[in-house]
Amino acid sequence: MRAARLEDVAAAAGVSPATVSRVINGRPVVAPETRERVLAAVQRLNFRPDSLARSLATRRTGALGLVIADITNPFYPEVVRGVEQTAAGYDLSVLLYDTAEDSEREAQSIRLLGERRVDGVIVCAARLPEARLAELVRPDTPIVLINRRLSHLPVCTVEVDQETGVREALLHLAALGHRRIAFIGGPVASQVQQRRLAAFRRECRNLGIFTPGRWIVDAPPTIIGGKEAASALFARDARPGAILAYNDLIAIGAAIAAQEAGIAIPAELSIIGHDDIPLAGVVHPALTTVRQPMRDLGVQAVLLLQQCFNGGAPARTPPLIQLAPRLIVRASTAPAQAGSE
Amino acid sequence: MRAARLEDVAAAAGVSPATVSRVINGRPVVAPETRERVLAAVQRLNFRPDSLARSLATRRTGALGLVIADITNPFYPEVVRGVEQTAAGYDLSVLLYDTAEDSEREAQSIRLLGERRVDGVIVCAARLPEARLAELVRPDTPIVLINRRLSHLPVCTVEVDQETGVREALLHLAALGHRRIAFIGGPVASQVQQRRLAAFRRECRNLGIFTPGRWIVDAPPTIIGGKEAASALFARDARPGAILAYNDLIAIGAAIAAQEAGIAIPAELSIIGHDDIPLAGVVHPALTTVRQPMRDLGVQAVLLLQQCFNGGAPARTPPLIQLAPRLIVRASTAPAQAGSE
DNA sequence: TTGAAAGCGCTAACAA
DNA sequence: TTGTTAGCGCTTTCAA
Repeated sequence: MRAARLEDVAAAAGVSPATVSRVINGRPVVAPETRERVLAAVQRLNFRPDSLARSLATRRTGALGLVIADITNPFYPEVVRGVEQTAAGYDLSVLLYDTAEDSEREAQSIRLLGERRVDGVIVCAARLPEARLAELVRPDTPIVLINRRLSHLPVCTVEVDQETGVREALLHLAALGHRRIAFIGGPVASQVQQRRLAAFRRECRNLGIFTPGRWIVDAPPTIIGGKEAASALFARDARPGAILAYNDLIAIGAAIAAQEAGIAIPAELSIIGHDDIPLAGVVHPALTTVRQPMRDLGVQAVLLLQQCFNGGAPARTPPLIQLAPRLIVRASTAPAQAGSE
Repeated sequence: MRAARLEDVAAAAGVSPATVSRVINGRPVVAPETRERVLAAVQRLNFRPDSLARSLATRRTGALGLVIADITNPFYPEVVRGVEQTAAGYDLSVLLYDTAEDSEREAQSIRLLGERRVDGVIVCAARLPEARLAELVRPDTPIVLINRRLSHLPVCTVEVDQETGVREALLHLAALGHRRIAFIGGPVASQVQQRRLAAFRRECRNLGIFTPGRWIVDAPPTIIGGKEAASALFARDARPGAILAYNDLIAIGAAIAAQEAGIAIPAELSIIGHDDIPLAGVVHPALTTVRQPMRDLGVQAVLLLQQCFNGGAPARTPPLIQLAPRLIVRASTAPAQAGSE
């Protein structure tokens, strides 16, 4: 038996399709008695409106596209959770595209999303080239970027104030007496990376800390990446007394490398990460890190999109929401070794 | 300027809408010269077919629903990755619903997904009551369950052979001389939990190992859950020499509890988890665990769905795919303490 | 308060 | 090889 259509309900209730439509959409102009009859028929036939047909008629799909870089990196599930939860509150479903930090998959995602109609798109994938973003969606579909601003297109952004995060991390290290600080960055193309690196350089200068170029490196944002980058760092003659890492995975990798090299943390080496993924509080020693409000990034992105839907058309200068990071001090940082300076 | 429709392209190319449709869908019967003309018009007008209209006409949406229990539990991102990647290969998009292990959100997800048309649904959420699954989708939409069989509805299942996993874990412990083994289970309603627990009991019996009821407990499948359950276990007079945990998060929580109680791992207590989430290899000591082929669960689920699409209608006894787990021995297991028996 | 009818943009018989 | 036409199932004027 095929699924009941609106027309079937109308026939069963002895009214017109238009009236059924009014009832199921909660239009107020229907006579209570008629409404009852329709509702009864809906029940009886187990009628469920076809979202496709509805969308075709209303030009709303009730779906959001969410493009992320790597679902297996614990940063992203938190963002997804924020997006999904908030979207559900507005009766929106989420189409997830995971580019897997891979340009092949990325192109595939873009094509798939581009062919599909969605009410809005949230992009949290640093590698995605700006030119590609335009192809991503129909021109009238609003886009919100997470942790990334765009120079040409007028799109909204939700981001974390990276400069503040880096500054607090460095002030913490400086207060502990550290003056030999290395920076292990992440994906060089990412704006987050660029801002953190620039902030690192600037704040070091402000603090009168000299950082040789060989102490500023970058790595894939994974545990392995951090481990290898840190090993290379330790192999050199002059070893840093502290490391600021692009994310917690790199920081944890660095901690593992230190352990293998017989370097005690935090006694001989302090390490600070970024993100505060759940893992950060669990590893040994627990990681000091610059917490990013990951879930809130997702929440705010949906709220912004929601504004766009409600005619809050992106002005000449579209909204930019900035969230604050917070330094979480745990056990991976300690006073600099006496005489190491 | 509104987006071009198929009709506009037809007019521009001087052909009928049907011909344009044939061209953009790669139907072979179009004259090469006509095709060129149409393609040119498509380019010129920057035409992109409207997926909604197409879906309404073809009754295919090119979308999959994926319901998972908790995206912040590292088990699920791997499943999602497997699903998403494989789906993309078939030009399918993935609608993600995260029930957040919460019945409120679960009901919401079900409603949202139920109103939406998808080509198929994959459910990887143990708590979801069987009765609810029926409401989940239109009756003609194929469903694949991950790690769960159904008694009434004829739905396909992809699962891991839990019995083998538990047996290998216990044989490993037995070979190390352990005879005082506790089991910290997960969500009691989950079939995975039930199967693991039954297997635990059966294998212990086979091995001649007596396990008092107070050594069989359960906990929320989180680090905190494991920590608290283990603490309670340690508070008792007779302490187990080994723990088999429902998942790695619980196992890690138990390890933390042990550490806080001054119990050395693996010297005084061996711990085995389930899953082999990335975290498992990183914590200290690295966790011995029964690896679940998480990504492959997702991959196989999509392949199964794909079969259903191709008329591989679920037979009276719908397909059941079983994947094998594998014991990964790391540093959290060691020979039983002499004299502890 | 309700109904009739014209779409929404595309596909798929069937006919030519 | 191409065109005509009738939907796909719902919404929304407009008129009654």
